[in-house]
Amino acid sequence: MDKSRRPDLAAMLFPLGRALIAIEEPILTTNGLSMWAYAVLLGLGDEPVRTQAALASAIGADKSRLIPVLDDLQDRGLITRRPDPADRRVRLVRITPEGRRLRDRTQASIQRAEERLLEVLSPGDRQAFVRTLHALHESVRAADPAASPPSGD
Amino acid sequence: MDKSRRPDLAAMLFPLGRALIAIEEPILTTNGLSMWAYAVLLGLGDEPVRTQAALASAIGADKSRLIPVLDDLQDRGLITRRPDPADRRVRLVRITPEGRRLRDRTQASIQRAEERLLEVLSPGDRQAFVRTLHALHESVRAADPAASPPSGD
DNA sequence: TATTGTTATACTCTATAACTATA
DNA sequence: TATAGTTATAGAGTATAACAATA
Repeated sequence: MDKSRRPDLAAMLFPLGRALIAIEEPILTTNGLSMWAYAVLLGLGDEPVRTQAALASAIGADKSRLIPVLDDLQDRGLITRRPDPADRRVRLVRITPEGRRLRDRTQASIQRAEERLLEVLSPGDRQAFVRTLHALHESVRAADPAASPPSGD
Repeated sequence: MDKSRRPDLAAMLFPLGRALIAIEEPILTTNGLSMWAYAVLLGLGDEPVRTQAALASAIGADKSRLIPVLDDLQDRGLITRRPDPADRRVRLVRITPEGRRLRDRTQASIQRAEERLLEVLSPGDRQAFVRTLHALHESVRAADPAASPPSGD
């Protein structure tokens, strides 16, 4: 710190990401969700429909990798997947009320854990950090052509 | 943002990490370094010696995965690896002047690229973000028993 | 016997490309 | 023919465990 050199951003971000995964994985397991399944439920938001390819790129996944995840979520009644009457090649994916409940319950649990990780920061620093991280995230997403559409959120 | 729900920390961190990798990978390639090779050069710091196992855990890698990386760096004269006279099971790994030059040159290039990513932030926000990220990184590292020793830095 | 470094192996994750069904 | 979804396959990355040298 006293040297003119600061650690690389990535050198700080990645250990933090690893720590987050370590904290969140047991919570996901408890709720019967894989990381990608959780990402799908988050990615569906409350919007009624979507195509699988758009959903995949929105959460940074390959469309082929999503198939077994969607199969499982559908089997468990957490999402529905029906052909679009207008274009039967397309599947309309939507989250069910039960899926929404599980997602929200899981997210609440995860965010509580995340807050504990942030507890070392002052309330002001914590708020500023989350706000800035959000701004950076938006900026990065806007720069990525393959990212989710800039609709809601 | 207007809803009471904020995005998960991880949901913001990971796309940011992906963007960082996308930015930094071409720079590393230009300098003839893999991500792990770069991590090794950073992990060696300027301290004269270290054991491979400690080096591995310090950068969050498995010791077995480091072997080919060290072999290559050694072949290229960027590090030296000699048996410790005091305990010949141990290899003393140290960065060479040439390795230090390459590392510093690469890091300068990477940090310039990182700064461009941070340019969407005000100078104050940028500084606060880096400072807070550093604090979180230290906190996480202190909590991880397998992490690097709390010696310097 | 315990430990460091090394090698070999198996496993997971991810991306690519062929296949089907609709248009 | 082109596109959405699906399936199958190959590749990279990672972790585990066996091995050799030294203590």
